[in-house]
Order: sequence, then structure tokens, then C-alpha cells
Amino acid sequence: MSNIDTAILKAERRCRDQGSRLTPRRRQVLRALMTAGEPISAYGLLEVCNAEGLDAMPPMSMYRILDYLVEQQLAHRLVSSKKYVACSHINCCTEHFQRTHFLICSGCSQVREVEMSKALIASLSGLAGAEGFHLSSRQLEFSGVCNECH
Amino acid sequence: MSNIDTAILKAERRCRDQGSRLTPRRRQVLRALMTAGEPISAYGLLEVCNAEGLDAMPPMSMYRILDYLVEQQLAHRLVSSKKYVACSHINCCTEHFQRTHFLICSGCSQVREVEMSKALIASLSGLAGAEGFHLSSRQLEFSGVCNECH
DNA sequence: AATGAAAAAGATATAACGTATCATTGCTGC
DNA sequence: GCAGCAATGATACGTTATATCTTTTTCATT
Repeated sequence: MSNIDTAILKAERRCRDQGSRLTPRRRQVLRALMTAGEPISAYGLLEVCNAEGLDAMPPMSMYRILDYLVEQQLAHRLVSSKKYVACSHINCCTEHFQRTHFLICSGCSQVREVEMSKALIASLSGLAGAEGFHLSSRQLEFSGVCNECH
Repeated sequence: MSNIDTAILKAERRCRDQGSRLTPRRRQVLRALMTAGEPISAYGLLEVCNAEGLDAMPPMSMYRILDYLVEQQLAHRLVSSKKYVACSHINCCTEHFQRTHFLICSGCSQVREVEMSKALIASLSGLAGAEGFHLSSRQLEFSGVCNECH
């Protein structure tokens, strides 16, 4: 059984535990997202899914499904590139990180999804506090270059 | 002389020093941006400018001018909201920060533009390094709530 | 099984954001 | 004034995202 199949099973369980369902459409999108293996746009996913023979899905449905997957933390939306990635931690954890960041390689589009250290959160909150702000961002995105591309 | 007028003068000087010009159109957009006082979209700015009586400007021109202003660091683009703000430091510094972050209040849209501390940069770079990445982001955006809205 | 409420998905239209390309205008140094 | 370059205008189109209404599916209850 492939990694992806295992992940789908885990995702199904997660949805059920949350009182919702990983429907066939949602499963199809999640699988497409995992298969892509790199950030992909909503319309890119649409193309992939609609090439798979099932009836054509309208954009609205794709956005709804992506919203759902993001809500369930099975996927993430990268605001800096307007693309989506499957969560890297579907297989490894029952609970998702509270705060995450993404290191996005501008060479190869590879994305590393990393938990924020307590120390980093503390220093960010401190900085914000000094300016009279209470932070609420749960996700940060950094662009950079990975070792291979460097 | 208003703050904005002073800033325009400074901006003009900055452009001249860079070997370029703050043309009437560019000045008009920069002034509109400063007058708005909060993040505003390219199309929002277009409306403002086109309401001012001069000939209508096409979207393309607005984007070009915004690109220019961002390049000159007279304005910044907030990727998380697809909006633009005038740089807060036109009046106070000759050189702009190398790295900046933005604290964006989700209550009142107020934006605070802050220089990143060396310590923060160091801890971010460290984290990225541990993941085999070399950071290149020069701008981070945090959403949060300001004291007044809290 | 029939039924009704709620969740999900489909259909259609349109809004919002952004860029490619080519033509025209205007500034600047000779 | 005129050549060359920077800036702007005009037109068209591509991409991303949402509003709204309808239909289908699911699932608990009778």
C-alpha cells in the first residue's frame, strides 16, 4: 500500500473524528494534491481532476473542497503563491501543529513544512507586543533556496 | 506644508538620486496611497485616481506605477491581502530597512511597518538552516489585533 | 422502504486581480 | 529640432475567487 493510500485512510479517520466525511470528491482532490507533490493552483488541480474521467467539476466546487481540506488541516494554502499543498503530516501525527511555517524553495518549488519553535513564537510575540499588537498569524511563509538548488 | 507634501518632496529627491523620476502619474498614485492611509488595492487606487479628473488610467498603468513605487521602496505590496501601502518611512530615513515586517490589524486594517531585529533574523535563518534552506524573504506579514481593537 | 432535514456538489454568472503586447507620447542630451 | 529612450495609453486576455441558486446525496427517523 502506497504512502498516499495510507494517508488517505488516515485522512478519512480524521474527518470522521471531526464529525465530517472525506467524500469521493474530496478524496479525489486530496489524492491529486498529494500526487502533485508540490504547490499547485486550484485551477491546476481542476485540470488534473477533470482529466480523470469523472464528470467535470466547476471551479466553485474545487474552492469549496480546498476550503474544507484546509479547515481539516489536510491541506494548506500558500498565500504567497496562491497555491495549495497537501499537509506533510497526515501520516505522522494525530494532531496538527498549532503554528506552522513553510520554507518554499524558489528554485525547485519544494516546500518544507515546519513547526515553529517556542522560542521563535516568543520572540515574534515579543516584537509584536512592543508595537502594541497581539499576534494571531498561524502560518508564515518564507521564500528561500534549498541546499540542492543553492 | 502637510506631512504628505513633505513626503512627496522627499520621494522626488529619492527618485532623482536613483536616476529616475517621480512623474506626475507616479506622484498622483503615491499621494493617493498616502492619503488612503491604509492598505488599498490596485483597482481601489485606480478608482481614486480616476475620480480626480485627470484622464482615466488603465489598470496596466496602475500596476506599472505600483511596481515602480515598490521598487523604489516608496510603497509596499502586502501579499496576504493583495493591497498596497505607502512606506511609513519616506519622511524619516534616507535608506530603507533591508528587511521589514508588517503587523496588520484584522480589526481596523491599520498596518505597522517595523524593522526586523538582528536577533529575529538570526533565529529565522537558524531555523531555515537546520532544514537545509537559505532564507531570502525580505518581508514578512503578520496578522494580529492592535491594542485599540483588542 | 418512505421521508424530511442537512450536507455536499453542480451550474451559471460575474467580480477581482494581474499581465502581454503594441502603439503613442513626452523628456533629454546632442 | 531630432534621435533615442523612458513612460504611458489602449486593448485584449488570462488567472484567481466568490455569489447565488438549484440539484443531489446522505443519514437518521419513522
